[in-house]
Amino acid sequence: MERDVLKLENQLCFPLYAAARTVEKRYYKLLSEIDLTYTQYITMMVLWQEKEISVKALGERLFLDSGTMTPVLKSLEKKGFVKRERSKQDERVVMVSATKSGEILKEKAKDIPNKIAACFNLKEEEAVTLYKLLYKVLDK
Amino acid sequence: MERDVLKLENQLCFPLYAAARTVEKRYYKLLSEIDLTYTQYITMMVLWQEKEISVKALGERLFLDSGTMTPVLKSLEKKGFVKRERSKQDERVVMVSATKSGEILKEKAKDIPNKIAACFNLKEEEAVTLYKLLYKVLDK
DNA sequence: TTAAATTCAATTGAGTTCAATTAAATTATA
DNA sequence: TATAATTTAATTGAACTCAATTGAATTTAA
Repeated sequence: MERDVLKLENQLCFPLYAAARTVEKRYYKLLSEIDLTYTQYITMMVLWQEKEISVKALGERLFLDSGTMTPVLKSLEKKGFVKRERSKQDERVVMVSATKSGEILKEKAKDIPNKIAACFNLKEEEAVTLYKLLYKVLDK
Repeated sequence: MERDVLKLENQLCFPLYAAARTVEKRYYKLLSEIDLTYTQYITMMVLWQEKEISVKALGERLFLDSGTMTPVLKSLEKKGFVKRERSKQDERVVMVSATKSGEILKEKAKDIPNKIAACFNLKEEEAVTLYKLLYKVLDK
């Protein structure tokens, strides 16, 4: 008697998919206070680390392709948080960086990670385990 | 000296978000062979279990709201896999069920879960741990 | 040096997702 | 019973996401 593999409850993909969206929704309220969506937020996080980065490298960091990055970056540019500039050395490349206003945003964002931690409902040790397993899935 | 909390690498949300999309992408090829998207696939999984279910109950099972469910169900209906029918007892309620063609699809789909397991790159024990932690996040 | 291949960003089209609202029906209350 | 509150699905509008394609530029190879 084999168990039914085509059952939502027997699939690992489903809680992964559902948890990702659920957590993103929990972010929503906090992020709307600083006028960012989740995708814009993780984009800014990279730009707070890197002085300047190409669209391609940014997409690789975020596991997103140009069809996603381009509109996100244009939207951030419109809000004044980001500067986009075509590279002089290689005109195919567009370099992205945070503006002054984008840097100031980092200050406003600095409490968000701690507030979010509460949304996970995990002990520190469990969070570490989850973190490692997720990166293992990503590494493939 | 506090570590920088606003770093992608220090966030649990990010690998969760990235892994979910990555796994969904790995499904893509397999699912396209049976003409389903991922969302349509998990919808069908519920309908393969339940004879009949309301849109609301379906959405609750999948953690999706009616704004998502309605177009997904209409698309499945168009493909002939699903029947939508307003309840006689309460006209606010729409009941959904798999058609004959939708049932046949289950046969074609039965190999997918095993093929997908390989995409996770986790040992059985790790997969179980991940599964439990994700449901803990979902429970909130 | 020309032609082919590659790289990169942008665009397009289809689908997903959610918050907020609307419309219709039922249920509860005065 | 009439009114208000609730429930439910659908709609709307904005944003995200990806596969596939396009167009421009650079790099490689003949």
